[in-house]
Amino acid sequence: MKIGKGVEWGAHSCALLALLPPDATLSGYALADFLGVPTPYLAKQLQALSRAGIVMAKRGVAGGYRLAQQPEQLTLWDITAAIEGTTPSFRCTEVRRNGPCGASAAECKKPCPIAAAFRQAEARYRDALASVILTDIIADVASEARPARKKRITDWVRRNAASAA
Amino acid sequence: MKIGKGVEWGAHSCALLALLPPDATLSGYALADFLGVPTPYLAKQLQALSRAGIVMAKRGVAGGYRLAQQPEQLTLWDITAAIEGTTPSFRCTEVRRNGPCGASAAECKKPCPIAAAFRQAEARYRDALASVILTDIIADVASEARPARKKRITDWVRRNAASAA
DNA sequence: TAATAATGGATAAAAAATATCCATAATAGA
DNA sequence: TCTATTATGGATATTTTTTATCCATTATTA
Repeated sequence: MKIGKGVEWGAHSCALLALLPPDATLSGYALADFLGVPTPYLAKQLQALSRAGIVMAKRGVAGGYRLAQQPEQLTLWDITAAIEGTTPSFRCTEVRRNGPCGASAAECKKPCPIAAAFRQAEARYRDALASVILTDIIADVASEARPARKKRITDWVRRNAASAA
Repeated sequence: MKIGKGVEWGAHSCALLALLPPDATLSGYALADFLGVPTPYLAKQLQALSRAGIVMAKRGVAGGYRLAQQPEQLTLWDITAAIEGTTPSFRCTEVRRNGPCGASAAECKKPCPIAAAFRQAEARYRDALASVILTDIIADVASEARPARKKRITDWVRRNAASAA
């Protein structure tokens, strides 16, 4: 069971975008530079966030990305779902239909108990991620406990953000 | 996020082995036949279960596999962990160390809040699977509600099991 | 000794994740 | 209107993981 690194990048991107002044944007290049990850591949993840309505993309000169939602509304599950998709991790191949004692279709009306258990487990996983809002994440970075780092970041954002007319 | 099909096969294998009379075994070939899956690849999954102490393997004539634990003691998490391993699905690459505002080692003493959230979520996932015992799974197959199927299966097991001397 | 059955290692094929590139479309400013 | 800029979507390449097979070895029983 593995989660692609796009999710990590997407979460960090959203955390950074949350620090932007209203109506300002950061370009895909600037985000990739800040995170230290390959630009074109991060662009793919940002596209997914854009399609999901998590970030707003603006093309052209002084374009870029900004959050499309309030940080209190945006959960870690939203970001994960947008980038990883929502297909269940456990893929039931209906093994019980196979072999010399294979069950008939009628005998398989109820879902396989193994698949049902995994569905439950994934629901708990999803619930846990959905209980984490972006604010919880940026609290760490923007915390007053680390004023030096906070200043470095907000300064960088100010220098690299593009402002709408 | 994906789970290999070995987990599904392993769970079904354990469920079937739970129906064996005491001290009887089923060979890898018989199990693969029953489940309708490729024998050599299932063998790999059974090896993992054997190494984890979930099933007992006996070589040689009249050898095969049987459960090494009581069905009430064995959880779906045990089987999943044995076959998929226990490496976390979210791999934190410490993105915060990167880029023009990369954090120093000292600033990263606390785990990244994103990674921490995923660790929590995985713990909930694990808890959910650990709350399902093998008995819950075989209840479906062996249920009195499906006497015809139950008889087919127990008859097949009787025909294909090898008994210890 | 012969037959049987799991083990571990090596290897191969298929699928998915990771990563890049480019042509196109949209936007702002000159 | 022209140009520079920036995101988009598609195509493609590379690497890693998953899936699968095979074989020589070891253990066991009759």
